[in-house]
Amino acid sequence: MVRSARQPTIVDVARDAGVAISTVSRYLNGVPTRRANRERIEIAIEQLGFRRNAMAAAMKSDRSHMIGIMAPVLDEFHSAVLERLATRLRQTGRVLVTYCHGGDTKVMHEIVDFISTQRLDGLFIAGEAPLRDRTDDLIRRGTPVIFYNNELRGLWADRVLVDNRNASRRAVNHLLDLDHTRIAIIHGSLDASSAVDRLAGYRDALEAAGVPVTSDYERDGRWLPDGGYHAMEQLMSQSRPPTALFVTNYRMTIGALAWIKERGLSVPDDLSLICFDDIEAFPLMRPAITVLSQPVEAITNSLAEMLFSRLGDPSLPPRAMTLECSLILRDSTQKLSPDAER
Amino acid sequence: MVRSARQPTIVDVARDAGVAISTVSRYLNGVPTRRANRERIEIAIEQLGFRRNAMAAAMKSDRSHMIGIMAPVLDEFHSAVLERLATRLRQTGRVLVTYCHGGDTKVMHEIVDFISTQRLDGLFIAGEAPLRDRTDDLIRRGTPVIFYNNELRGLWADRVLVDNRNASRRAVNHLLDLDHTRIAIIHGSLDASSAVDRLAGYRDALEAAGVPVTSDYERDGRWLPDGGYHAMEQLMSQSRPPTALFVTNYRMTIGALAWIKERGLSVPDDLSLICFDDIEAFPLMRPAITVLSQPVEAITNSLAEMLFSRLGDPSLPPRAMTLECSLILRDSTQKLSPDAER
DNA sequence: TTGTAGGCGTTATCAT
DNA sequence: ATGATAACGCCTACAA
Repeated sequence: MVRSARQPTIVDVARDAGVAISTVSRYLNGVPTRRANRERIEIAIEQLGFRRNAMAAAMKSDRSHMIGIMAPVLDEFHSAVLERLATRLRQTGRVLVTYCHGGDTKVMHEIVDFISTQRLDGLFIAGEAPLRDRTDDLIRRGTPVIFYNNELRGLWADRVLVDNRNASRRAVNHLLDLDHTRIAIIHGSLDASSAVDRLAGYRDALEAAGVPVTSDYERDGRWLPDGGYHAMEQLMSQSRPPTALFVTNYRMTIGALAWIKERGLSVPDDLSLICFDDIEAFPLMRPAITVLSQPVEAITNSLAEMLFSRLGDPSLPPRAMTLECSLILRDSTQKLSPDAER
Repeated sequence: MVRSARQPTIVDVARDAGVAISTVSRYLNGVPTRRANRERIEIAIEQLGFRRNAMAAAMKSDRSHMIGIMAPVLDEFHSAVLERLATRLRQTGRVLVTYCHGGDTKVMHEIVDFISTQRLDGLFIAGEAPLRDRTDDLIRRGTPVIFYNNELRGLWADRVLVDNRNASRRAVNHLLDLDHTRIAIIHGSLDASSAVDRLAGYRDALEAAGVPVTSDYERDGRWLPDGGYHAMEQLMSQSRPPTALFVTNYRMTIGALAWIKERGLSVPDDLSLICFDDIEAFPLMRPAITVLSQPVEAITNSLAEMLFSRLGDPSLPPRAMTLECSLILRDSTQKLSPDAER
């Protein structure tokens, strides 16, 4: 099973079919062709087992039909986006190339360098602060870049985001409605706009309700399970621990739940919990977790549409699309019991 | 921000640096170059913002440095594999292209056709029965294909698998050790070797223990949450429902748990549960779910190594690598209570 | 070590 | 609608 000597080319097809190379090329690209020729070409292709070489076509036409996506990790959110994008793009004859940087700045830079070598037709990026400069370079070179999840403020580029601030406000308002006032937040790394916005929404809600905002109730969980776990430890060891908790992604929630389980705390009796992102397992937990769910489907569709329209007209001014999250009430939040120390 | 007129090429660099094109090419490929030339080339590259065009290089050298991966969906398992592979491949200057078929035969075929156009250097495939013929064609064309997750029996190709049969045997033995005899299985679609093997391991264990194997306790959940849910419904509505349950992937487990939650059944009091695949949330459920965990890291490493060695020597005979799963005991299984109807 | 020239498989531009 | 032919950007003999 040795690599076959050479794959048949369009030249072989032309010769076999007794037509010109350009006729074959046109046939392959769907340009109308005289019927007799078309049939002979089809036979030749079939016999030779010819498959057009996408790379040669790409080189000539300066369109690789490859789209990249760059994410820190493939967690449930990013892989859901990835799966849908891959499917959608394939339907348009494009291919999705995946890059993961694991949050490492050096790797991010390497990847951008790598990418500019690749001549992708477009790129989706989950925005990360260290990406600002390099990305700018990519864009200037002419690669359409579309950001999602986080925006790089001030960067003149397309983006699809959720209204993190408003969603967080709603989550915290829900807790306030249940009479909680000692509400803590475990937020992500503040170099991400989504972390900043979610924190801002949390503060908005407290301020609007006249509840004092204090750093005692704000902890950075760096988006990671481990960070969520440690944040819990610190939050709950205070003299006046929170009675309610807002965790701004699902991975930190995993960590927080691990801590809760370890200490035998009861949710929602001891602590009301609400978190950002919904995953399949959350409705099945005891208690089922109340969440802010991101509209993954809509995000993906918007990303795809935005890409297509930019591919169609590169001179379009950058557009921002903002989508709303939905608050899904389940069993992890409850009214503050009246006898709780206020 | 219009697409720049033209990207600088190796020719521009050569002109600017005052050296020959081939000198630049050699420099780019790490061939020793006279120092003075090297410096001038570096300056020219810097000034022009030159980036070598990977596609032109690929076409010339007949190596695209692109590796594909084809999976039905990006669930926790496949996306974990994907993430690690993408990282590992990037370290060797390669790129990972993702294809998802959602289990649709027609789409699978389209993708294989699509792929043979792409001139990938290699391809990882989560084996699926309908892929047999088309894949064979790809392999014969010279694309190294490495299967994982499911094997296509009789296909002469590399593969990395886990010992599904043995793992399942251990899971069921664990239940038998706890005195269960009415042990049910929810298995995946039997056109997948992993489903067949897991079912076989289940039967092995029962037979070895002298427990009768009955189709009353075997249900097909088609790998899906929904399938798990309905399988539960059927299994538990029997006159002698099982006292223990083995679910052969995590998605069907999700469905089974949904049914359990809905009916207010208690695990492990009413039903012991063990399942294939571990996910972040399982240790946090109440009860924490006992699982067979797949060695994702080892699987990925093996896939990568197998690819590299095949790239190095295409004439190598196909190899199969089989890895063991680990049984992680948590709280979802317990000894059958003596008063339970036997 | 360096330069020259031909070719990889396609598309695009011309006439025809 | 078709055919001949010049690119596309890079690599690689081969000769210097």
